[in-house]
Amino acid sequence: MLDELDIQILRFMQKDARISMADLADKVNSSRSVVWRRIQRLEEDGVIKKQTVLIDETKVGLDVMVFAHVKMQAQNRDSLPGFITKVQNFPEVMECHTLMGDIDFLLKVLVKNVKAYEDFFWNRLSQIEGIREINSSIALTAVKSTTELTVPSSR
Amino acid sequence: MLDELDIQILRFMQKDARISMADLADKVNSSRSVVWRRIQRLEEDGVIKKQTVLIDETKVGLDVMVFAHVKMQAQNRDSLPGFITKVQNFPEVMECHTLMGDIDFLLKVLVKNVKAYEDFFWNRLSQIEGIREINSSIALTAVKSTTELTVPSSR
DNA sequence: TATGAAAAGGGGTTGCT
DNA sequence: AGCAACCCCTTTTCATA
Repeated sequence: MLDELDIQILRFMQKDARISMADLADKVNSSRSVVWRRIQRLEEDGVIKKQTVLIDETKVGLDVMVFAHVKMQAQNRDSLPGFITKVQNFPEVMECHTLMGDIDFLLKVLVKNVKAYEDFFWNRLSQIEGIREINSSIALTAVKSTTELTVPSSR
Repeated sequence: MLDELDIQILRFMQKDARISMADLADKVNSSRSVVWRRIQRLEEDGVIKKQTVLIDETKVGLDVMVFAHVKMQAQNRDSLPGFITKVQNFPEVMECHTLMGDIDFLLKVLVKNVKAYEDFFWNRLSQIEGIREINSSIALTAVKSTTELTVPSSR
């Protein structure tokens, strides 16, 4: 489905989405139109989900990142949809992953300060039905933090 | 430092970085030149870190996401820099966060399949010096997964 | 100093070979 | 797939308040 040219294009666009068609065509040894049509197809097929800007969180006042490990009560699986919809609507929640094994979730939460997290934790998160246990840990330095996934060469 | 106009611009650019100056100016009730200069400043100041494309991982063959919680041996803090540099060079590692409290790390790892994770785990990750314990859990569905942080209005 | 208008230039887009 | 022309939009400049 994806050939080596597609993958090269994806790699360069991840580094800088504003690269011009001419430059990109040069880098991948192809022509403007070919590259342009490839990108169109990658977008149509949903390989490229969207084009966005990455914002420095601390520069917009979001200084504290917390990972919250939420364990649900195993008995009532009915509460899971409720948890999910509520969590989706919390702007503080950046990511919410379902983990295998027990019924639990890993949340990446981004807030202004520790006080804001306390508020989020007690007045919003822990109010949701069906939670058994929450373990929070503040993330200090992000050694590596990227949306730039390394696209594998062979499929 | 950032006013309401900056924040509006950031919100629209997160949704679609390719929005034209004209459209963006309309949406935020301003003019092309003002919006253009604001974006320049946001980039100079590092508020906008970069412009990139988000790729659907499964469409490039990366189907398995694993969170690995790595606990280090408390005694020798000397091994931390080694861990960090090694981890940074693993393409499988998408994110590596230092967690507060104990000396430990949370890794978000993206691989082709479970076999690839096993290989990564045994032949690369667990080979690093100074590790006490690793807890891995496969992430199933991502309920929410976004780089679109919700920019807070007031500062 | 900040804004708007308008020129200039570059690059996305399309049709044709 | 590649070339070239077109046209739109970004970027710069300049005049104005």
